Amino acid sequence: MEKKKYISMAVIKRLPKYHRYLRELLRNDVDRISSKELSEKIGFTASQIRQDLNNFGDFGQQGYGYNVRELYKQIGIILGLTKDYNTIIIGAGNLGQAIANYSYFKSIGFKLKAIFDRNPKLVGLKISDVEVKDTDNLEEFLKNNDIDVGIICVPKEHAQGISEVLTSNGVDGIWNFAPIDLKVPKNVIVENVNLSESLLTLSCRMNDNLMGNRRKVNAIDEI
Amino acid sequence: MEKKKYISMAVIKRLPKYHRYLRELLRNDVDRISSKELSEKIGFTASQIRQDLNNFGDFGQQGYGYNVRELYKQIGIILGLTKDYNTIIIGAGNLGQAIANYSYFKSIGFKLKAIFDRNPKLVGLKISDVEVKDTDNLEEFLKNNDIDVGIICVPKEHAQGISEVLTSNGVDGIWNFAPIDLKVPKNVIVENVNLSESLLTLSCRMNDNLMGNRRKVNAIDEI
DNA sequence: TAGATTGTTAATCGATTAACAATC
DNA sequence: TAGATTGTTAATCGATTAACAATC
Repeated sequence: MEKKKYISMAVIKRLPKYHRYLRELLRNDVDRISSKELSEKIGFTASQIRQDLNNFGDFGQQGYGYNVRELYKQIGIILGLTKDYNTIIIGAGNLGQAIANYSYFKSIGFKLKAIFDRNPKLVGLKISDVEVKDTDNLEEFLKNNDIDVGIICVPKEHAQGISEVLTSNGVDGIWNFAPIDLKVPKNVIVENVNLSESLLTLSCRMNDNLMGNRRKVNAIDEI
Repeated sequence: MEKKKYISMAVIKRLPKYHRYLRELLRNDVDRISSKELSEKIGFTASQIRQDLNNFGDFGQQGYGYNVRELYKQIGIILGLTKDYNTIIIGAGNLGQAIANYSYFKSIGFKLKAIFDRNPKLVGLKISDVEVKDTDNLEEFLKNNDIDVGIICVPKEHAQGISEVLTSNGVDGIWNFAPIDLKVPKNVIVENVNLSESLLTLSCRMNDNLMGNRRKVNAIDEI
């Protein structure tokens, strides 16, 4: 007999937040927490917290709550933090450099193996101890190294092409910063960070708010 | 008589994508499009597209479809692109600089008025034609200038403090890159770009996928 | 034991999809 | 007019919340 549970994207998207709040609790030497207390901190309902955590097994104990250290560890495992990912960045512009220097990213197991750029002025530079290579050598590099994740920081015109080079050479995760919807084989995971969309959302919500009705729009004016 | 419609966050989050695909169509001189054709490009169902667009008024025409130029313009208005926002960046590290140099951001009406940083080595530098000022002068600057939006690119320890200075001096939109949930007055709109959460989501989804079951988890092993 | 709090089922809410009459 | 396609209502699906028996 076999029991499988589908984990919905809604739940997956909440896990990093649980992880962050639990780390905070650990840092403050909190040993245990109830769904109710966690609810007050994190802003999800206690009911939702119990539902979410129950997707993964029984972490809690009736009458007691959850053991913070244990729960933090388990969510870390679910998030894949026990694994390392060999990672490269393609595009060494401002954003690529910012990400290369972003230390959290290394701390959770993303090992930066190389950075690529087309610009001859950047090739040869060291960013965060990693040398910038010419994008012409990307395919060869992928064939000789076991790379798991590619971070796409190139202009949108080149993003689809780069993603094809990546996915046809064994990369199965893409962190995509180009404002475009990549077409990839279905076994490849793409996580988008779309700054344009985020900014437009801010603009829309501010506007909406300024109309005096948060999330409300006058479809027809008062007669 | 008055008719009001609440626009759900689910709809708002899709609007930037409509905007992007419509711009693409315009660039390719497409005059009109049906919900069915748009569905094939954008990946939402035709039914959802019609539902979404209908929140804002009747843009379509039976038997014809939607006028691309008109629809693009209207969605631009809903997204607030007809307005300008006086904007400042706080934190001139890698990320702050990347954003300052991000031209799209200017093109949709976010006017960069100043950049602030605590680091004396950065103060006085020009980034994207805008001078970096000392964060000590932030409050005074806000009192003398009508700033709508603050972009927070400081380390998470300082983010809440900065957000309080911003919101108590008239800023009503925050684009927050610090990996923390800001507490703000309820009339203030916060749009988060949480790179840590995005990366953990990637890691989680890859892991999930690697178990052979996309979005499926073995809760109990086969007996 | 009594009190607390989970795990889990049932109820509710909201978002997506289907269907089709209205109409261009 | 006939064909196409919207606008909109109804049906379905999925996610969130409520409730409470199980149990630590």
